[in-house]
Amino acid sequence: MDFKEIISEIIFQALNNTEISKEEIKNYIEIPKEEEKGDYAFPCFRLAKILKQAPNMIADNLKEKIVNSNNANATSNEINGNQSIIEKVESISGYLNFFVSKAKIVENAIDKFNKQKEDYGKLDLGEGKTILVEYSSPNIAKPFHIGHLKTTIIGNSLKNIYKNCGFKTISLNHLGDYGTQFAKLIEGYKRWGKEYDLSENPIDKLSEIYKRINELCEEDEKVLEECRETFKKLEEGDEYCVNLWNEFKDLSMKEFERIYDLLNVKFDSYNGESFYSDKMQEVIDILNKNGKLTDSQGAKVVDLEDVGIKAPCIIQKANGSSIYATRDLAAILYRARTYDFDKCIYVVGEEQNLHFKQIFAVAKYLDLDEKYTNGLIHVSYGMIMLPEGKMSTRKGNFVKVEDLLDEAISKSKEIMQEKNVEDKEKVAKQVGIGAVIFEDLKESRIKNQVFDLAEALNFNGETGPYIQYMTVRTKSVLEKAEFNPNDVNINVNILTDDDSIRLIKLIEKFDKIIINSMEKNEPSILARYSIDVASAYSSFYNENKIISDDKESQNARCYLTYMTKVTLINALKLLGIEVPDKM
RNA sequence: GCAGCUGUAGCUUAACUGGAUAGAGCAUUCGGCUACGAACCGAAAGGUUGGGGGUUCAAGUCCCUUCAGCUGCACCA
Repeated sequence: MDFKEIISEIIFQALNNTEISKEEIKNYIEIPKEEEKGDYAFPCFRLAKILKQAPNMIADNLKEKIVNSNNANATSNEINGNQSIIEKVESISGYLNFFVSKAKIVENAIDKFNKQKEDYGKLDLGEGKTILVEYSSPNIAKPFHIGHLKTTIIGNSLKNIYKNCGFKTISLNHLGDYGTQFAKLIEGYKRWGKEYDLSENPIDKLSEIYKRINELCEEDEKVLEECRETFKKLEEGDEYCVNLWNEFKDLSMKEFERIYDLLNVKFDSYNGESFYSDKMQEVIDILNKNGKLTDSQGAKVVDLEDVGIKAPCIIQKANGSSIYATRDLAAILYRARTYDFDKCIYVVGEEQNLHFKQIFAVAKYLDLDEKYTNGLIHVSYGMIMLPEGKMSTRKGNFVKVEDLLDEAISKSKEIMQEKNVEDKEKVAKQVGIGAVIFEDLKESRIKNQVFDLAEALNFNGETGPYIQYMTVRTKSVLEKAEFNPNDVNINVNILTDDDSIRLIKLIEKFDKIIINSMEKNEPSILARYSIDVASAYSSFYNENKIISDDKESQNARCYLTYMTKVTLINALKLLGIEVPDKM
């Protein structure tokens, strides 16, 4: 049942004006911020010009017409249509406010829920379409620090959301395993490799080497030039370089896998930059053929001034070696052919805005179908900084993700000591990691963030553990009540108090929230929604006795508890957060 | 210099295509565990939405301008 549809029909009939369509009316209908103002509101301001009347007059007139047409007793505010869905209409300062029967709201929400039950929130809008999500993409031989956390967590959640909406999703980890940065490491290892024992904490040692070689490069331009040459060698298949490259890559992957396991993040492909090393010539050929490549200071570039981008895109460096833009373009070609994607989403920081603008523009010159070039989306997010400033691997100031997760887990373990929980180890992990994940998802992507350990380890208020806690509570209530989800004989009138209605209305709009966060590629919308549901349940729980001798009321309230449980579990699943049985 | 993003309570932030009294959490103060879990609930206090113009019946939201912070602007990714 679509209340908005019903209301727009009522208004449309009462207006009886050909200039305004029913759809238009439906679009104008809002949900008032304050509950006392009703369930739906129609602002009459827009009609003022058409009807040449003051908004409050329009609202008054409409109200009269609506009440009259539905009730012989014109003085009453009540509307007694057959279905008695709309109980009351009010005209307040230019708004026409509608009050829907609470029992109908409850009934409607329960019907909607019952169609899906445990699958509540699953959608099929993406059927037959494929979405690629590129995220995480850490650099080999560099520490996985908290700067990589956002892309990993947001990307994972977006993948879950798209999958939930019926899309075929493929998650891509575009490993940073190539380029001059890598050659620098090889050069450093050549110089000082013997000083380090890579059998323990290899990444720490490699990043130490990386730091040293960078310092040397800054001092001595010649060393930097050597590194560029070394990269050229690597690209040409030099055995020594390739072997080292493989060794470093293996060491890194082991460390990354540990973190991905903890976060429960999985990838369908780890094809990193190096994977495209033999696929770049085609990009250059096509651009050449289309007359898009020009020489500039020895390098080959694509000029983008025509499309409003002042900086040209470098495709080939002066020494003939490749650059990341070329590899990204080769990846677009490859992905279009391999996956036939409808959308390809890049979850990468906002500092790369220009880069993606450039490669998306150049991609249009690759003779690809518009379906692909229009499906490229850069989902950017703000920077993470430390209180003392920007993080830098080169300078060695950063917080490792593993350390953060360890701290979160040990803190939740501490709290767990006082609780009667069976598998404390496992639950501590779920809660600690849930806290870290939620912390990264609850705010709009675009905001910069100063990393605050205390905030990341906070388990009270608007946090992951709070939502987990409420979900666990729904579980234990249902367990204690020996609830049977198949007993759907519910007296809806028991659930018409303010707290129940608030909760039910939230649960009812779960699908709209999912769609909204998908369309905006913004998991924070879903994260905040989860807080709202959890918090509404908490109020409901405190105000109502759920388990009682009155079986009818126990049934109804348990059913609402059950709906809450499923909604929360499914919402958290989309965010990538697990729910323990007890905590 | 040019371009982009951000600016809302002490701190972190929300606000559907512009809509009614700008909504939360943390911190602070107060109240609540012999009903189903207090990682909880309730209440108080806290705001010139960075400043100034403009458009509109209506601006945190749109336009202009200005200030502050961040980011990017050729061989790193």
